Amino acid sequence: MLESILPGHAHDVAPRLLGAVLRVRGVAVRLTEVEAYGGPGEDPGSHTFRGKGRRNATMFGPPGHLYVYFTYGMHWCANVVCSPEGEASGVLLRGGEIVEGVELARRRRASARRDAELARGPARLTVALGIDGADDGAALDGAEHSLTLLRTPIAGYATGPRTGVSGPGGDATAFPWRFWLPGEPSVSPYRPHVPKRRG
DNA sequence: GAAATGATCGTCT
DNA sequence: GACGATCATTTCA
Repeated sequence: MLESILPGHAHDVAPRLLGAVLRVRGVAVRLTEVEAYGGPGEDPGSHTFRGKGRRNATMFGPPGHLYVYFTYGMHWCANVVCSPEGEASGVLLRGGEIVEGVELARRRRASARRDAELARGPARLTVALGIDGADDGAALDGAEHSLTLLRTPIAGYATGPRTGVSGPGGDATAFPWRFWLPGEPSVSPYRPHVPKRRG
């Protein structure tokens, strides 16, 4: 299943993940929004741009695994490692619709007003699914984690600049590697990158 | 609706 | 020591 699209460059794999279902310990999302991130020296917006480090080691491993990282001192975000071992490109899971385990997801995301907000945004998605640092490196064909592709690729999708990414000169448009399903309420709003000011 | 703001810490410089 | 692949809340229109 997964091996039909992996390994491959994140940029090619990303649109194939739209509509796919990620299931983690009883809660499942149908992905509606993803972003691709390139490898070392290729994509300044990618965690792997400056090579292998402690945090991004999973990205340099084999494809078909989860790369989970902690950011802003409080949020977890999840990626699917796409490229062959050593190339380190991946797809950030930014949003989706809960299609299984909605009750549990609602409990984890108590502040969500509508179900569409349960997994609208990368950090919200990990909370809804119960993903944290312990899931970093998990294979996506296991009992606790699985990724099921559509039989046929999605008919149409949209592309655009990545959210919250600053390239050289703050240019998020250099790599328009954000992919989403138009009209889906679980797609997160676009937010340009804003440098944090000191206090 | 849109915009501003504080929270909070691991990682890299 | 600075800052980030963010979110919830508050404030204003």
